[in-house]
Amino acid sequence: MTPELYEKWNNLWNEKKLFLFDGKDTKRKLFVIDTPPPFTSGEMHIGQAFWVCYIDAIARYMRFKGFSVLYPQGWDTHGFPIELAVEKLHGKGLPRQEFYSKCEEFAREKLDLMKRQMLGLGASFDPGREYVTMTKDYMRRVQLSLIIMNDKGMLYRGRHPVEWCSYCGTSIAREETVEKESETALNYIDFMVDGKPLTIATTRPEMLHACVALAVNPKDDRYRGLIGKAAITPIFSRKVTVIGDDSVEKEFGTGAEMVCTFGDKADVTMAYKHKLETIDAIDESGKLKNAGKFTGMPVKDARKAVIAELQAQDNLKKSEQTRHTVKVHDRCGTKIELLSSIQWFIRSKEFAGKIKELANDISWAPEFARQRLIDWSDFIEWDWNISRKRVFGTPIPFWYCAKCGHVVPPFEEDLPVDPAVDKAPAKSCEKCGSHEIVGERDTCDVWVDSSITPMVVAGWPDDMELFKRAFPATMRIQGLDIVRTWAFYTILRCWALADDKPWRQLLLHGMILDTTGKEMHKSTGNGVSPEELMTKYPVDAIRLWAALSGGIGKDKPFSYEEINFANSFIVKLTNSSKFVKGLVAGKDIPHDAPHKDLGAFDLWILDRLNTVVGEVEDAYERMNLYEAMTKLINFYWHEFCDYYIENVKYRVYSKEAKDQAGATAALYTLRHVLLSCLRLVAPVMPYTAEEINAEYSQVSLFEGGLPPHRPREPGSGYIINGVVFRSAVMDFDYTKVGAVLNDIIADVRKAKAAKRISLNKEITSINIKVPEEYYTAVLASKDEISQICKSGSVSVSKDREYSVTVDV
RNA sequence: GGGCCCGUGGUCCAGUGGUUAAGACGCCAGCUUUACACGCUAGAAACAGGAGUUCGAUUCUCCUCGGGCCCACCA
Repeated sequence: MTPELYEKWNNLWNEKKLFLFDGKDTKRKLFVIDTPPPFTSGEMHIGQAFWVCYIDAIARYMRFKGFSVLYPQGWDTHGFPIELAVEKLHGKGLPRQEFYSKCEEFAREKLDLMKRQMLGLGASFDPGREYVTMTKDYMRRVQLSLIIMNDKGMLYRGRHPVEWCSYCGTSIAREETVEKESETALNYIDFMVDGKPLTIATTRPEMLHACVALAVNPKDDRYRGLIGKAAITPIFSRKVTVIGDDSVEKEFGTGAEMVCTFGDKADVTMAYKHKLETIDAIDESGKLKNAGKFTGMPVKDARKAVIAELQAQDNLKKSEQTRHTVKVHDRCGTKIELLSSIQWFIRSKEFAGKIKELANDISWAPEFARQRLIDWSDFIEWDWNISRKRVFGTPIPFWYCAKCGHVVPPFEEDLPVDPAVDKAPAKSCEKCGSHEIVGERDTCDVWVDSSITPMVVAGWPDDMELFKRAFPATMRIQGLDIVRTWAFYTILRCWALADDKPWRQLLLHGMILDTTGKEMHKSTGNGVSPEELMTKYPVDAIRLWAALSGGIGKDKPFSYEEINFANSFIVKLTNSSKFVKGLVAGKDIPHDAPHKDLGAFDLWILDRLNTVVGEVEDAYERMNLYEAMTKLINFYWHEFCDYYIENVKYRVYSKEAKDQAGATAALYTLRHVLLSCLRLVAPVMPYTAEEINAEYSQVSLFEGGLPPHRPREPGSGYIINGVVFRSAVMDFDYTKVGAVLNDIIADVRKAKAAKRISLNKEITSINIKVPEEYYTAVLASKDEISQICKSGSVSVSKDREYSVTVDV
């Protein structure tokens, strides 16, 4: 299919406004889809191509079913990676406004690129329903959502240890960290307890100044007696207490450790648990604080200096190399420090129960994904830190009193605001009267932006009429890998704002891995780019590949063999349709089935079609595109093409007048099966289906619906070649008769193959023995068998065992 | 250490308390058959291992082994 054809059908669909959502249409039932807004930092990747194809097929199917489908597409534009990219392009140090504009420009450029690529895959989202997180309109909604949450007391500003990246100069959330293994020294240091030395082991001697306790395991006989006693820190000579804590492992180091604020998270936990005092150890630029003569030293330098000092004082017993993992910032690779600072938080820990409740009210596919969210909810330790010391983000829309910390929200009509530059909405603090009202300079974590998408797509807060109908969304599709972030935060925020679950159904997809089953990474260069696939394969082949990529929620290696297979089905469909078209062209074929002229094979394939329509629809209903397409392909290729078409060729080629009724019946059936199958594949392969359909109809496939599926009526009797059968008498139906007849033909083919003669070759006779119940039906189809198998004579007799013999 | 998922022909991937365990890629043997050799016909080839529940297990339970993901810890 040429690019012009894609253009042609896209234009037609656009002209007819087939994919636009009409919010005023209250007659049809709504189907609302919440799709992931891709992060606009580069090209579309294969995983995105996968879900775009997948969800688009579902959207098209639902339109077929008569739903009014609200299928928008958004773009997640804010974020640190774009700031990094812009810094790379334009250097550091641009003024805030200019820097923001450059980021905007960059994001817009990538957004346009990705949108082109998505549309290139045939995505049928409604362009009028697009949202972009960096627009004023979107930020207004985000800010409003925060004001509401603040009013509800779900937002607070507080001092709290946060994971901090000193390179980026910002706090980050737990999910922005990755683990990295590295080599470091484990140092054995002496503390004095009761005038005797107690050796502890630490990898962070530079934290010594913030040491607030020593900890040992209370079950450790060596140290049990020391619990509660005072210890003196070396260098700083601070008096600290020895505490007992189960988290201390007897086997590690010496079995004794120092507790600092905040060396690592275990320290924080212990500090809370044992109500220890805290000492700010490190400042925001990664330099030591409150550390006497070491104050102001970067961590690395301080480590050396402290070690040197300990050595000088003969307090360093030994130092051994060890491997350990540290948390680093996923964007820049800098080691994360914990430090206490003033941040904005959304209360989440206390709502874990509510989130679990909502999660149980949502249907999850696959079901096991629900457990991931529940596990995560159970593990929340801290509230959600939403402030980022970045520029390219939605400003946190608050001012606060520098004296008492009272939060001053903006007026709703002023949104969006940027408190970093805008004038405060109040001159003085209503709580303490202070005139020092300060605008917040921090921006929001990007998940704050994206955690209200189901509300935004439903029109919140402007079109509340629509919102009432379109929220909760019918479904969201998203990656299994971001359940604990996007899904979690969306459930939390939508519940806080709208008091409901965000969607009725969640469809979680896995990752597309490389051909060897490993994750695709830019650094390893094992990626497969959709752009490249699109130059090699028709769009429909990529879409069919996505549909055939196995069960939902499973990771799947990418495979060229599979996309080749998808492509070969498109070729098969195209070729077979050409064949049918060539036969029916210029013929007068009835619109309705010519019942009295239908032969056993016609009835068989029509019966099978009826069954397959039901099965495929059922699979679509369950969003199981794999099953839908597998069933359809097997039917179309191996039953319709390989058997039916071959079986009726002799009829449609016949020039004799007496055969014309049978020929017409066959042509009717050929056309009917083809056109029905087109409707079944159209959601997945819209271009191919539309192109073929256009040869028969002026009306777009997407203006119509699915082919009708009629439940079979038992006991109504059957007519084959003028012979009437009743199912009450014989336990069979068209499908069973067809299967027997096809078996006979297959056996003749086998016999020919065994004798190494061409299938086309005339043979003398076929002798068929069939059990009683099939005798009449087979006998009635004698002539057809003879013609199809090119046999001089066919004899049919009853026997207990079925058998076919052939005389050449 | 905790949790979750998965082990089906050489490869990928369906499926089921009773099936001749589907299909695709690959392989082997044939076939110019008036749509298609990106085709057609035929063929070889699989339920990780063990125990249990059951009349019957590939399917349910447990264990072992193997693979993956997530979380926690790593002073």
